[in-house]
Amino acid sequence: MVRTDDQQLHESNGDPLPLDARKAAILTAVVTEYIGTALPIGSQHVADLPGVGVSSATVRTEMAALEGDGYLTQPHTSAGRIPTDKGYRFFVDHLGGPGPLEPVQRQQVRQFFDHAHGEIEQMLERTSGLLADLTDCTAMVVGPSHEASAIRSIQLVGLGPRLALLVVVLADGAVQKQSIELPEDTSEERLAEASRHLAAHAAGVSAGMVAALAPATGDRAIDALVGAGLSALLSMRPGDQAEQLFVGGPSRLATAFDAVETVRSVLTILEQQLVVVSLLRDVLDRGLSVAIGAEHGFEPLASCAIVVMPVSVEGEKAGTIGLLGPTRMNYPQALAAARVVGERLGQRLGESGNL
Amino acid sequence: MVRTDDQQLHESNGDPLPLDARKAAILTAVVTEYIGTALPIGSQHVADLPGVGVSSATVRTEMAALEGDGYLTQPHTSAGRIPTDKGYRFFVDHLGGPGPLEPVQRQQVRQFFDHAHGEIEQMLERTSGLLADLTDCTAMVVGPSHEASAIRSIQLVGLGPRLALLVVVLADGAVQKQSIELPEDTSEERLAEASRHLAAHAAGVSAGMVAALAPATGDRAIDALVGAGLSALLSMRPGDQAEQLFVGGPSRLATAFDAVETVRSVLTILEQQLVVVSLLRDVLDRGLSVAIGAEHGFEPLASCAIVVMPVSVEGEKAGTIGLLGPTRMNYPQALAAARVVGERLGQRLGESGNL
DNA sequence: GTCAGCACTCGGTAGAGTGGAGTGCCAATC
DNA sequence: GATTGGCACTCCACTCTACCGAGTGCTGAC
Repeated sequence: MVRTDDQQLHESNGDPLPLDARKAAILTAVVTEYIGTALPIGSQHVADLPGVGVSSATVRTEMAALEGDGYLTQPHTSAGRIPTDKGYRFFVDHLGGPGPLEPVQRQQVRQFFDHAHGEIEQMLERTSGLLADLTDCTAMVVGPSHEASAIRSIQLVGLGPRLALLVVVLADGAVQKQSIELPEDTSEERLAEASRHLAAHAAGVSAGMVAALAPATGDRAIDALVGAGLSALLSMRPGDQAEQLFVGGPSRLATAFDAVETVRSVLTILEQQLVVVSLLRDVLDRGLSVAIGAEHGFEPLASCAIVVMPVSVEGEKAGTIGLLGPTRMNYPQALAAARVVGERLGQRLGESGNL
Repeated sequence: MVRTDDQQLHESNGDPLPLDARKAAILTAVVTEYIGTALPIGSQHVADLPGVGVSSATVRTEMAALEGDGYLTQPHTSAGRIPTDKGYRFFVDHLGGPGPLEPVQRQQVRQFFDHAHGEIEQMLERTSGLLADLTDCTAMVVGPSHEASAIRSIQLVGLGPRLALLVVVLADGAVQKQSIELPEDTSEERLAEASRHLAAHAAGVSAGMVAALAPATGDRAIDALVGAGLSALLSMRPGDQAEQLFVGGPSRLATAFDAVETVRSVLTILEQQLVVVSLLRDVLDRGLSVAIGAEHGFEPLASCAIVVMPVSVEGEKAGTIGLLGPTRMNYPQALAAARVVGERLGQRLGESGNL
C-alpha cells in the first residue's frame, strides 16, 4: 500500500489532483507505453506521442519531477523510465472505471455465455479459461459459498451392503456427498426410511446449523442410521463448504514473467487454494478492485497485480473473479473483461438458480 | 545406483543384451549422476565412482562407443556426456522394476491414506498433491470413468418454482447433476412423483444406456417432467462422464526446466484436460509405464518424460496416475512413488466403495 | 515556461584473451 | 589384446576492454 496522504482523498470525486494535467498525461503515456512494450520509456518517445505537444526536454523535466514524487523510476541512469507501483496506482485511479471491451471480445463473451449450461462447477471452471483468454492473465474464479444455503434434500443411497452415500442438495443447487460405512447390512427400504427422518429434521436449515441430535424414532437401527448421517453431514462441512477456487490459464504467468524463479513462486502460491481465496477476499474487503505490487501486503506476489471483481446475483454476493498478472498488466483491458464477465456470470447464475 | 556385471542377466526375458556389462554400468552411472546433478558427466567423474574400477581412459573409450550407439551425447566437443532418450530408455528397462520407497516417504504415504477420507474427488485432488511432494514432479491423477456405472438413484429436487435439479447417484459413488428449467410451476410432490418414475425407468442401467423414452404415465405433466429429466440425463453425459483429471504441483515444472518458454508450453498442455487424459491412456495402451522424450509422439512434450501407473480396484481399472518431469527425472523414485501410491489409492477406493 | 544543444552516464554488445574441463589418440605396460 | 598414463587439442565459460548509442541533466537562448 504505497499511497500517500492526499492521494486517497480524491478517488473519482472532484478532489484536487496530486498531479497537474501535463504530468498526469506524461505519466499515463509512460504507463501505457510500458504496458505495451515492457521497455523503459524515454523522453523522446513520449514527446513523439500525439497529444503530448511538448519537446523531449520538457518531458524530461517533468519526468524528473515524477521520479522525485515516486511515480516513475529508472532501471539505471541512462535508461528511460518505468512506472513504480505508485505510478500504476495513479494510472488505475484515473482511468475513470473500466472501459468497454473490444468488439471481438464482447462477441467472445456473448458466445461463451450463450453456450454455457449445465453444472455450476463446470461453468466456473470454463469461465476462468475464458477470462484467461480474454486478458492473457491468469484468472481466478471463486464460487459461491454454501455456508448459509439451506438444505433442500437429503438422501441416503445404498452403494453396497454396508456402504451408503449421503447426498445433500442445497437450495443454491450445490450437491455435497459423503460416504458412510454402515454398522450392519441395511436394506434400501431402511435407508429410505432413515433418509425421510433426516430430511424431516434437516430440511430448510443451513448445513452449518444442523443439530447433531435428531428426535428418536423408537427404532434403534433407524436412529443409528440417522445419527451416522448427521455426523457425516457435520463432518463434511469444514472441507467442502468453503468456496471453491478455479484457476484458469496458469501458463500465462510464464508469458508474463521471464524469470523462471518468479514463475515458480507465483505458481506455488496458486496451488494453495485457501491462500488465494483469502487474498482475494482481503483485497475486496479493503474496497479495492485492483491491488498493485505490495499493496496486498503479500510478499511473494510483490511483482504482481491483482484485479478483483465481485460477482453478485440479485444483490447477493455470489463469488469473486480475480485476475493475476505482472504489475505492468493491461489494466483497462483486465478491468473491462472482469466487469463484463462478472456481470454476465452473475446473471447466468441467477437464471440457472444457483444461489 | 551404479550396478555392475550380472545386473543385466536378470531382465525378465532372456533377450541378448545390447550392451556388455561394463558399458551398461558406465551408462547407468552417467544416467544416475546426470539425474542428480544436471551437469554433463566426464570420464574422470565416472572412473572415480565406486564399482567402476577402470581408468578414465577406458571409460572414455567406452563412452565414445556408447555415443556411437546413440546412448549418450555431448553438448559440445569438450564437455562431458549426457544421456540420450535411448540412454534413459536402457536405464529404465534395466532397473528391474520400481524399487522401494524411502522410509520417510513410506511414512508420508501411510499418514496420507490414514487421514484421507470423504469425497472421492477431494481425495484424488489431494493424492495429486501428495505425488508431487513425493517426486518433485508434476502429478496427474485421472479418476475412474463412470461410463459403465449403473444408476443407483435418480431424483428431481426443486430449487425454485420453475427450476429443478436432477441428481443422479451412480453405483460407484459418483454424483452427477444438471439443472432443469420447468415449463410450469411444479410442486415438490409432483417432482417426487416424476422422480419415482425416472428411478423406476433408469435404475440399474448405466447412464449411457438410458433410453430417451419412458413409458407414459397417463399424466401429461408428469410425462413432461420425466421427459425433461431424461433429456437432461442424456445431455450431461458427454461432458461429465469423461474421466476427471487432477493436476498436482504444476509449479514443479518451473523447478525442472530453466527455460521459461519450456515451462510455458508444458503448462499450456496441462491446461488441456482431454489431451492429457488421452496422452496417458495412449501410453498405457502401448504397454509402457514410462514414456521418455519423443516416445509418446507428442512433440510439445519432447523434453519431458512421463511415468504412468494404472490404478485398479479388485482387478478393475479405476483410474491412472501420471508423473510428468524432465527426461532427466529421477525414474527409480518416480516409479516407486507411483507404484506405492497407486496401490494404496486403489485399495482405498475399494474400501470406500467407489467403483 | 519552453526548447535546442551539449556533455555525461551507463548498460549492452562485440572481440580478444585466458583457464580449465574434457576429449581423442597413442605409445607403453601388464 | 585390453588397459592405462600422457599429451595435444578443442571449445565453452568467464573476464576484460573498448565502444556505441540511448537517454539523461543542465544550461543558455528565446
